[in-house]
Amino acid sequence: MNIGDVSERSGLPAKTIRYYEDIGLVRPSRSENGYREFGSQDLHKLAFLARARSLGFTIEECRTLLSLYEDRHRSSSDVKRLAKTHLARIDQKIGELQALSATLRDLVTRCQGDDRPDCPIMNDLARSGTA
Amino acid sequence: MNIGDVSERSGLPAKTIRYYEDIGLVRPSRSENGYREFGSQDLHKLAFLARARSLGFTIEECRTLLSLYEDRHRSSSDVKRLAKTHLARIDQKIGELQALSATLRDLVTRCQGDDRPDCPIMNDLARSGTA
DNA sequence: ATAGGGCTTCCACTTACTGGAAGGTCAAGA
DNA sequence: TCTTGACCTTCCAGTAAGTGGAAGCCCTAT
Repeated sequence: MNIGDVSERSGLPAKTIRYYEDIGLVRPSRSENGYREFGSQDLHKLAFLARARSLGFTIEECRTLLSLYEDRHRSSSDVKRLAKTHLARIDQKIGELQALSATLRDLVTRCQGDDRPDCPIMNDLARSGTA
Repeated sequence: MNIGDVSERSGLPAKTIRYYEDIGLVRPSRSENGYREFGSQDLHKLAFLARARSLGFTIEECRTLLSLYEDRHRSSSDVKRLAKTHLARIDQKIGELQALSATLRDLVTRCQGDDRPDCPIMNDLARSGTA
């Protein structure tokens, strides 16, 4: 398969696949004409990566996940630990964003939004104290 | 005030303040020795920026907010629109992360986390279909 | 005089790609 | 056969918003 095929089948842009080769996540062979030649193993790997990335794992985590994936003697505890760490990070981020959202929602609600300059949002931004 | 002073008072790292000067958010004057010289106006701006950034506004949004801040004839509706857009972006992000969190939580719950290789997380990542 | 801390500039690095330029390859149609 | 267009190749640069570090002034206190 050429890069266009695996791109379509994996859902990853060709650019991204080349990038993944650059950083050593996949190692397609080359045809005589210099084109990358992907086997079904490669396609599988790329689909794996696409899914892992869509779940928000970083590239480095994907690298680890891939190596666990290819390790017949892996322990599921290793996989679980990685996923739990990632989950905690996501939940932390959600919490931060929810706090931001609440603050902003309050400010937006209180702002009249008319042609006068007076504005609680500006007042908040300009306040001297910390928060 | 030297950069160290405004750094401490605004809560922004000196490096960040220099960066803000680079991109034209502040324009401190210079002392004879070449040191940046910040006035209280500058400090105020930097505190404003620190607060706006902590609320998650992008640098470009901060630039707009600053210009609105300095515009005596601004309409609060302009400020409100900006904040609403930003809020929508945040809420969208929260939604995405919550979906991720739910999926991951489910997978993590179902994974035994022992020394055997069998693992629902891996199965999910390796599944062929899309989702 | 020298040691320290603060200041300066400049360059590189971060994440995970993405866009674009310049050019080789291949299959199909005129 | 030539050409056109869709592929493919590499390489360079840019994204957001800083951060880290090196090399080298400046200033104050001992």
